[in-house]
Amino acid sequence: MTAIAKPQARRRAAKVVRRRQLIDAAIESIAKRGLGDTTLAHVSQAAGLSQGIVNLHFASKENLLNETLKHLRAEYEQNWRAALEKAPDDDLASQLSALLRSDYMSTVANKKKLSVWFAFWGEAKSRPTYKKISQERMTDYTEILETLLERLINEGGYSEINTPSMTQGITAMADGLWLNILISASGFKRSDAEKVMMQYLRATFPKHKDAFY
Amino acid sequence: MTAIAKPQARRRAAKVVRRRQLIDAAIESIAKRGLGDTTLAHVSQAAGLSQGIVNLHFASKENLLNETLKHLRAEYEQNWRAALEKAPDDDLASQLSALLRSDYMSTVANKKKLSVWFAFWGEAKSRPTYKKISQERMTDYTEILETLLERLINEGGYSEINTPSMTQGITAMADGLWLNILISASGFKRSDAEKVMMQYLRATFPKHKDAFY
DNA sequence: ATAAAATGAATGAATACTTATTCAGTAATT
DNA sequence: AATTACTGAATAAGTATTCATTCATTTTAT
Repeated sequence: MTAIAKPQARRRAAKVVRRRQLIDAAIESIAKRGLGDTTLAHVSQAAGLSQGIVNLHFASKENLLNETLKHLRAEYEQNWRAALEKAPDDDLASQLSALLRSDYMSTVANKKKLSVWFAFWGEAKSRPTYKKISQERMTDYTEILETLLERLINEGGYSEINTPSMTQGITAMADGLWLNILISASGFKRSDAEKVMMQYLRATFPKHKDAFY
Repeated sequence: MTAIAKPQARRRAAKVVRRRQLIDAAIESIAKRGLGDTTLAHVSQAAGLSQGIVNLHFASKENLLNETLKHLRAEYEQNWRAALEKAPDDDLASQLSALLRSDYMSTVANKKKLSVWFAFWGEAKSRPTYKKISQERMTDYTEILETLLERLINEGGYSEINTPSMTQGITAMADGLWLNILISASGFKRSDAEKVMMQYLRATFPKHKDAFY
């Protein structure tokens, strides 16, 4: 009998698991202390592991941070794609609603994650990698949003609207509402952000307003 | 001839001048390297002065950064107040237009300054001072924007609109457009941001659209 | 089965390097 | 001469990275 390759039984923890654990610890620390004050000692401690562990799994701190941002980006995309899939196939307005509401689900729009996004954006000018990944976050999203808008505009005969400009406006509002959640004093919550966005959609697409409540 | 008191001739430079010079150097460095990698050596070098100069004028690095953010906030406020004052007293729509356009003037919305704003926002969760100053940036602005909107809504009989929610939406869009300027790959410029905002206002206030071109 | 050997995950002390802050001394201004 | 802005070397604290060693798990040999 020939020895068939074992199904990847790992030593103390599978590499993927450890890496993910360290990324989570990094997010925790960045949210708690900021990107600048996050040290490898903090990360490894938060993960309950030893000093050298990050270099073992990620080779360098820089690499850990890059991978952390990539992880955030992937999670963001999964979230909106999942939301979109759940929306009814035959109802454009509901699809648009689902897509834009997904930005305020607790998985992606909690203060911890938002804080990390802004931390990376704040360094985007000086770090090309951060800038690139941040751009990538929006490419597919923007494209799909724009087609949805275009089709809805056709369907409702909203002739006055310039679609690309509106796409930009909506994504901008979405990000700005994230800032509000992060910064605002008087408990501006995810649900408040969603309300603002929905009222904007109702005003813009009056014939479809029912989808935006 | 009697020696008339010299008009405030300071030693090597007036304290206010030196402080401002160091704040400018800090902004320069934060934009270039990020908040985390900005060292006092960088700042003092950018100012063409010696190592210890920041501690001499600001006592600590922390204090320099706080004052830098306060400076940015003050500059932002001056800018929109000045813009508002230039707008015609008797034309609400033009006032609204001027206020919102001011966010995209080169003084405040260039990549350097935006990069610094985002750097501070990224640390706002862990640094109460940054959070507070960031909130203060918006208090007066929001209040004035809201009264303008309310009066314009009355004037035009735009009955369907919920003013507080719209105020939130507009400021969010304004900040989100800043992010676009900072991050976007395909040269999204200040003028593009302004266009997006203006098209939003035309769509919302059709009777006043002339003011938003 | 069982034990010995091999593998590679994890540790943590040591290293080399940065960096904020201090402060004794220098020099411009009054 | 007195004052005080400014300098820059020294200091003290921190931090990313390395690597010899430990130890859990799997493989191989018997």
